[in-house]
Amino acid sequence: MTVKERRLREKAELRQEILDAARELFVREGYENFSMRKLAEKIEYSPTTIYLYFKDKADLLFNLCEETFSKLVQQLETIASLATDPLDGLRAGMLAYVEFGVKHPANYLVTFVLPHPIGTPDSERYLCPTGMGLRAFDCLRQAVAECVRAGKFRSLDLEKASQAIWAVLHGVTSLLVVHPDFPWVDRNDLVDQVIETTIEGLKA
Amino acid sequence: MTVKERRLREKAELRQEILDAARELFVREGYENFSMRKLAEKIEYSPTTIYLYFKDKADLLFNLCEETFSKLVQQLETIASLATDPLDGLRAGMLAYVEFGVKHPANYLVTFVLPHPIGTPDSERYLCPTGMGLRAFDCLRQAVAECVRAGKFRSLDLEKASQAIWAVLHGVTSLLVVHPDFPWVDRNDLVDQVIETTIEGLKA
DNA sequence: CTGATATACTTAACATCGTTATGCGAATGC
DNA sequence: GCATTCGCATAACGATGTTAAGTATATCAG
Repeated sequence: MTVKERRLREKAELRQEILDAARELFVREGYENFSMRKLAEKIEYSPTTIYLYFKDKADLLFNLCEETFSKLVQQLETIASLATDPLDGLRAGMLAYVEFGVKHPANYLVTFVLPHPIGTPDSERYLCPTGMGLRAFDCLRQAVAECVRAGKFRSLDLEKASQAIWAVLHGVTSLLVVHPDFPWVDRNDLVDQVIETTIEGLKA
Repeated sequence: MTVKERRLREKAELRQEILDAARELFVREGYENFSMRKLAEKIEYSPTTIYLYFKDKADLLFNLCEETFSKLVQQLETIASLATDPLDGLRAGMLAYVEFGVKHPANYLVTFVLPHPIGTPDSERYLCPTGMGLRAFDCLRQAVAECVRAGKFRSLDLEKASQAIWAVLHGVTSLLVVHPDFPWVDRNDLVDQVIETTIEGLKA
């Protein structure tokens, strides 16, 4: 059976090669200049070959983002584990989220900003069920819970508060990513203002 | 000169007809299924005719959104004029913004969510210089200023606080619009949580 | 070793998109 | 009445995502 294993391994290798090339192209050319055909040219295969490894463009990008966001989750989870004060932990996590989005704009765009064609089975796949997005959100929920338990926050509907915080973070992040030319005040100041205002608004 | 006037009027009429048809198609089919060719078919003209009235697709959509957002500005300005308590005025304005976005998802998408091709002269045209977006933002800034002046809010960097509030509002709105299938808590509760948290966080 | 089958990939094509160059007929101005 | 301008259309270009059909090559059974 060693032959079958080799085949599988080779298939997995090409798949990863495609993903790597896609990421390269994607962050370099930006979202709107990414195309399956350019990707095919880059890896020196026919465009149709990609479809032997990914269902379609959306599937490819989805897998790409899962990879990227696993890094975010990793960051968030280490932050959570290292935090002594629950409030500081939450704050650090919030900051990490925004900075991650600003640092990987193209990736942030696909997973959170761009409207995925609705009505298709795809809409389910994003954000919701399994995946890194869920784990990231769990980090947030847990951080909020600890703030409540420590008496730093008033008694809150955990889910509601967590979603609200996420919304707030997504607001700054997406605006900065999508409209970088808007006459923003200093970026760090703005992010800080948003985070501190939100935290202040949730305190006991 | 009455003949020239008629020509001009006819030209303006067709232009408006195009805009109306575009809006219809746009909100019915959604953003991603809107195309110049479908629009052309709908108005029963050749696709190229549209380009005699609008520079390109982005220009068309921009004008569409200006129309739509003038309604938002109108709402915001009446709210501002009617408000007795500055805090209530701000609150009402914030709520109106979110509800407007949720009610006109397609329009909200083009103006605020979708990344406009950067590097082009277009990027300047959006949000920034003239236009309804600016007027809407002025409403916000003024409302914040009044809250500060009335002593409801602590002393704030007006611009920074206003941008933060906008970011927060955009966060909820865009998430609700882009990811309607996410297992949100009750929509009104979420919006309320975001708004109240933010207001609370800015108080004196 | 030979013939059948499955595998990996390509070529060609379809439908659609935004946009431009060219052309044509009719209304306008002199 | 003639030249011109104006409004619009036809045709085309280049690009997109995606599918159908085909072609080698590698694997496997006898």
